[in-house]
Amino acid sequence: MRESTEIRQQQIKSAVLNIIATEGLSRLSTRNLADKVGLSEGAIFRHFKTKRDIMLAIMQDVESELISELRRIALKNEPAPQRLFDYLCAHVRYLVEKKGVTILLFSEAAHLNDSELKNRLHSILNMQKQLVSKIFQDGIVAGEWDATLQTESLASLYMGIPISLNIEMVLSSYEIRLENFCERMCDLLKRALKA
Amino acid sequence: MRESTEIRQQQIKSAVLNIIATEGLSRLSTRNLADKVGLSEGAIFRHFKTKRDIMLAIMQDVESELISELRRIALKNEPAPQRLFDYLCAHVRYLVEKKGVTILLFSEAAHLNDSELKNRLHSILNMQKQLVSKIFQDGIVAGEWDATLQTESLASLYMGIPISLNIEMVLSSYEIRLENFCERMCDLLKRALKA
DNA sequence: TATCTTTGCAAGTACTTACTTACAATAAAG
DNA sequence: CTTTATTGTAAGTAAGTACTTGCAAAGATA
Repeated sequence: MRESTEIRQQQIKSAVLNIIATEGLSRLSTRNLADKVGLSEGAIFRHFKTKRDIMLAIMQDVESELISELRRIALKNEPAPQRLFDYLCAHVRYLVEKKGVTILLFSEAAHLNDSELKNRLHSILNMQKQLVSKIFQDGIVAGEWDATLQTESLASLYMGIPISLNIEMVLSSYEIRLENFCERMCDLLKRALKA
Repeated sequence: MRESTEIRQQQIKSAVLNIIATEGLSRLSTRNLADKVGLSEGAIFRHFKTKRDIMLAIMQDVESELISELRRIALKNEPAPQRLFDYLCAHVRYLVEKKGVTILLFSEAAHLNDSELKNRLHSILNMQKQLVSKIFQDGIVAGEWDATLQTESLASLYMGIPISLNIEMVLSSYEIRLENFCERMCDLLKRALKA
C-alpha cells in the first residue's frame, strides 16, 4: 500500500516510541522498525534520511507538544499558585502519556555522545526551567511568595520532580502509583515558597 | 605483564568509567576497552564472564561506596538538619566525583532492557530514599519539623535533587557551576520542613 | 495515453559487536 | 625438576548494524 511521506513519518515515529516502551532501546534497529511499520528497510530511508533524523523529529514533537502547552500555562492570566499546580500537572501528564520518551531520548543522546542531540535536549529542559521560573517570579512580585528566594534555585528544585518521576517510571517498568502526586509535590513547593 | 584477576578487574572497571566519561557509551566496546586496559580482547573475558558482568560489578561498587557512606550519615548521632545537609553533600560529591556513573548505568539498563540491571539500580535508588526518609522522620519526631508532613513525599522531592543534577551534568558535558548548590537546595528543603 | 515523480521492495554492502578457541608463556606448588 | 593452574594472545565466529542500489509499480500530471 502506498502512503504519503507525512503519514509514513508519523507511523515511523509512533513505531519508535512503541518499540522503546515495549522492547527496549536495544531493539530499536532499522530492521525491527521496518517490520513494525510493515515496510521494507529501504522504505524507511525514503522517509527519513538517517535513523538519527527520526530521533530529531521526535524531539521536535516534544517541543511542539509539551513545551507549547507549558508556555501557555506559564503565561496564563491566573494567580501564580494556580499556574504552578497546572504546570506541574501538565508536565507529569505528558510524561505519563508519552511514557519515558524524554529519558529515552536522553539515553540515546548519552549513548551516541551526539552533541547536537544533547544540546537540543538540554535546551528543552532549560525551556521548562525558564517557564517555571517565570511563575515563581510572578508569585514573588505579587507578594504571594517570599521575596528573598532565588527563582533559579526554585527552578532547580522543581525540575527534579518530573525528572525523578520519569526515571522511577522507566525503572519500575511504568507500574507506578500517582495518587495525588502532583498535589503532594505542589504542597511541598508552596511550603518552601511561603513568605 | 601478568597481573592478578583482582587487579585486572579494577583496571577494567576503571577503564569503563573513563571511556564513558570521555568518549561516550557507544564507544564502550570490548575492543576499545581491551585497548585502554592494554590487553587483548580475549584477556578481558578471562576476568569477567560477560560485558554485562562488568556493569554489575560497577553497580556493586556504587553500593559499597556511596550507599554505605549515606547510611553512616543517616544513622549518625546528630541533629536531623545537620544530617540532612551532610547527606546531600555526600550524595552530590559522589556524583560529581564519579561523574554520571549512575545515569550511565541507568542508560545501559534502559538500553539493554535488562530487568536484573534495572531492579538493582531501582533498589539503589530506593535505599537512598529510605535513608533520607529516616532523617526526615527523626527530625519530625524530635519536633524540629512539621509533623503533618509525609516522609515519602519529602523523599520523592529530595531524590529529584541529585538526579536532576546528574542529568544536568551529563547533558552539559560535566561543565557545571556548583557554588553553594547543596546549601541552596538544603535551605529550600528546610523551608518546606518548617513546623 | 504517455510522462514523470514518488513510494515501494529484495538483495546486498561494509562494518562492528560480544564472545570463543587453540595454544603459549608464566609462576606457584609438589 | 615436573606438574598444574593462571594469565595471556592471535585469529576467528556468527550475528547484527545502518544504509545503498537497481529496479518495479502506483498515481498524479501533461
